Amino acid sequence: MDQLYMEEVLALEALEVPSEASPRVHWWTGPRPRQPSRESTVMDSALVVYMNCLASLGHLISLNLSNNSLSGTIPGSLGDIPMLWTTTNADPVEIHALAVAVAWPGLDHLCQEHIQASFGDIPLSPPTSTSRTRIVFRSPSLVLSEKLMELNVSKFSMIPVKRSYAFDRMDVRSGAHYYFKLSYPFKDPTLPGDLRGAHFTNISWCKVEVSVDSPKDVANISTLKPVSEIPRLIVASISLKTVVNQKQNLNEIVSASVVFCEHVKVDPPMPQSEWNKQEMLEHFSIVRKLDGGVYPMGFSSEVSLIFLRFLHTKAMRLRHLLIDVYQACKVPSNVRSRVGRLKRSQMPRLVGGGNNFGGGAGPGVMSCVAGRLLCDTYLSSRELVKEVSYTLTQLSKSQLGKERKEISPSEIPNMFQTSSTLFELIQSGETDAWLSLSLMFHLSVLPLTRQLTNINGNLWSKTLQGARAQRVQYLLLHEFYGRKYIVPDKVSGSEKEKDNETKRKTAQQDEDFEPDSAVEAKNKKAPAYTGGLVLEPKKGLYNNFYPSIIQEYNICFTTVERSSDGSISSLPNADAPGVLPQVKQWLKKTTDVLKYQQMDIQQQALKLTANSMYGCLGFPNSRFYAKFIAELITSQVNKKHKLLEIDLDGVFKRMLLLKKKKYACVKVETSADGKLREVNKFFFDFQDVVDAIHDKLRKLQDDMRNGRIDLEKYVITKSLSKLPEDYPDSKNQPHVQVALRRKQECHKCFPGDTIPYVICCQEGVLGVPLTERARHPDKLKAGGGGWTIDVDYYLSQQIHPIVSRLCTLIEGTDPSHIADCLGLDPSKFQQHSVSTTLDKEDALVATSVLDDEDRYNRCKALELLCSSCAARYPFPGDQSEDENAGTQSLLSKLLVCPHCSVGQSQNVTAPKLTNLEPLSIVSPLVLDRTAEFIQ
DNA sequence: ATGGTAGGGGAAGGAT
DNA sequence: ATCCTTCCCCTAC
Repeated sequence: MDQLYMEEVLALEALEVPSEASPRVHWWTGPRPRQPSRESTVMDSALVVYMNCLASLGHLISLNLSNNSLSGTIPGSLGDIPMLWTTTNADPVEIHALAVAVAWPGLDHLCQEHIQASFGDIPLSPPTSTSRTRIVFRSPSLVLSEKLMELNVSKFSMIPVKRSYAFDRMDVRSGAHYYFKLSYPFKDPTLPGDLRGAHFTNISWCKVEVSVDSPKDVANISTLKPVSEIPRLIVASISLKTVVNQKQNLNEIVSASVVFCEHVKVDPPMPQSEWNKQEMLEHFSIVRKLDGGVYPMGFSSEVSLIFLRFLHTKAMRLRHLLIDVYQACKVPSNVRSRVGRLKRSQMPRLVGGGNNFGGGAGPGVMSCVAGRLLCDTYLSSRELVKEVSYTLTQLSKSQLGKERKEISPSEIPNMFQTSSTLFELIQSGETDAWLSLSLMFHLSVLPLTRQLTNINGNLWSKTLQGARAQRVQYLLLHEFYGRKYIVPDKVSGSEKEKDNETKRKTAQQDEDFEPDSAVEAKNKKAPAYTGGLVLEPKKGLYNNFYPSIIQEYNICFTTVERSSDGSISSLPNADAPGVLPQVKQWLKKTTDVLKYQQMDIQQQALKLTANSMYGCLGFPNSRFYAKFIAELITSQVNKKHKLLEIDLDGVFKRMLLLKKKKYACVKVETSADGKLREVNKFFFDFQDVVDAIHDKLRKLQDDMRNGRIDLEKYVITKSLSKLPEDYPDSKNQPHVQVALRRKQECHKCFPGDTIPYVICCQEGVLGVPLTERARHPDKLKAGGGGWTIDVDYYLSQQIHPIVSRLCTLIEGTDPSHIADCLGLDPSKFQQHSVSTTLDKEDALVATSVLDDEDRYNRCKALELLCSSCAARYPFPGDQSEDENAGTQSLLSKLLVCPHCSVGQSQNVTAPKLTNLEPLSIVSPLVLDRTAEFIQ
């Protein structure tokens, strides 16, 4: 059985070597290598160190040390300069720059400069046209050899290679240069990080984790053994039920249900009809007694039946997994080493993966399932679909169209009382496992993550865990490695901190230190760079609106020059085709349905990758952190903003723009049959829509007051960004209050969870703050204890403001009218419509709805009269991009007369600027334009 | 520990 | 009472 087990694992792991287009190896480049730990079983790995040869000649010398005499060239700005070298067998090497003097008399100086640049402090005797220039130096390789000997490195190899560099270390030159690639056994001591000699610096570490001689030896599995099909997987979906042990305040598992499915195809995706069949699925559950309890009457026979099925199942292998899961929660010391498949002396810490978003499995749990893929459908769903809440109940409903019956955790102990309720509990467990499994198939999690893994060249299990920054990191590592670049070092967390600390210290000494560390810790850290500018929309209703498409720039580490002074870099002009368009091409060409599905998955995977690429450039913990590129991207987009109207996915038939990032639209999509269909329809027909709106609102009010509206419709959801206890001002947050109350009732709450609540009131009780009137919908379902839905709150706070905003542009209605329809006091909503005439009111609304350009385009430009030379000149307007400049200094800068260059006195300026606005409001032209907008 | 910033909107609480 | 700032969440890109 062990063998079978291993084969399965091998098949799984073989899959992790990306196939098809680009065979890749997993070069794990870790932190500075340490001594191998005792538990490590690294056998034949090597350290590879790139030494930055300050002399590009170095490699030639090291290659030809055995020769006595040879020729070479020094690359120079006027072409390569030939040199004649003679060497003796012993170091130091002598170089005679004979040919230089002979062939290019007069260029000695140039040559000398070059040599000095290359060799630094090497003493040069002044060249003359007759005598030979004699350079004596010790080759970097020999110096390095000595250092290695000192460090007791037993054996090593050193090969000169050409590598490029394009990252953030300023002491490593950009572009292609020669380096020594030094390899030595892993068991030997680590080279000091600051190792350097006269002609070299230590620049990069890699640890090779694979025990092969060269990554080039690793081939695509299909080239070794032709496989017609990707191996099939066995998928086990597990659902656990837990109770809270009050004494120890721990969750204890009381039952586990498993649904498993053999022969799962990864690619192409499997439709439900293919996997949801008797011969594909097996299921079983195990249940234990509660502490101090017994099984209910009549249950033991059922239990043994279930166990019989369990034991007779073909897939005994699953038992291991099950033991893992069980042990993962409650571990007697004698079975520790059976947890997972790694030999270990200590129980791993089985904490969740941090407090973020339900976390998923932490490192301890992952080590228990090492070698198996762990697909957390919660995490997958978070990544792949947009939902308001990611509970299994919600996902089942929205994604699968299945209702899931929830069992409150407090009920679980009671369900052990009778055999029928206990059976119900078990059934619910198996249903949950099945739902999870369905979800995995429905979202094509396996095909999609496999594609992502192939694209990025990381480990499949990591893809399943999320780790989006790591995916981008691996993608870039492979790309740059393939192009013979030296990749940036991986800096461990502690090293980074140390780095930051020293930086902070020096910053404190040098300049007036900003206490930004304290600010950073407290607030959500301030943005590190300026993002994209969002333009004010031209508000109104648009028909047949076609968005322009965002322009793509060819921006890359390799094409963008680093700027040392922190200014924005300039745009590249080289071009290399992007990956995404290429795949879209493939997709277009593919007609065959099956192939289309596969390509569609691949396309989705590429989209996911492309979307997160930009984000990772601005992520300080990313190995490829490149603020200067992220900045460049946003700055360029801002500069060209005149060309960008809006960036939306899709074509819109009709669209209502209200504010920045606030719009409603009728979106048109091409469906599979090639026809256009409308989705996300918002109805804005202005002809007779006003009455319809009013009628609808009146009916809505009636329904609400008479309890004809589903409780579901009142539910407000908000998610937790941290643990409910961690909120400093929890009393101000309704959802936090609800979460805290729920937690007392044994419900689990984690950051990222969505908390649903409704706003309630008590008969005759007024003045209770909003936050204390929030209740979980389940509470109301269960009776509510005198609390009922606060209909007035929903009418006045949730419906009225929103409807009023949407109707700003619709003639024939206004906030007070809407309030009337909702049964609210219209006078309370009239403040905004107090005005003398209807026309003026409209003008006010309409003007505020236009952007500056339209608003003022019929106004005469402001003319200024120079108080010094009496010349008239137009007010230049604010063209400054520096928003930090104070208004005063800005104005004085702008108000300099072009004729005599004398600044105007400041007290003239303010009233003239504010005069602009009233002028524009009374302009009849603006009114006309407004009318056009509405029609 | 493990993409980003810009922006809207709700609610509370302090300053005026 | 009425701003204004602050925090939080959510969403668009």
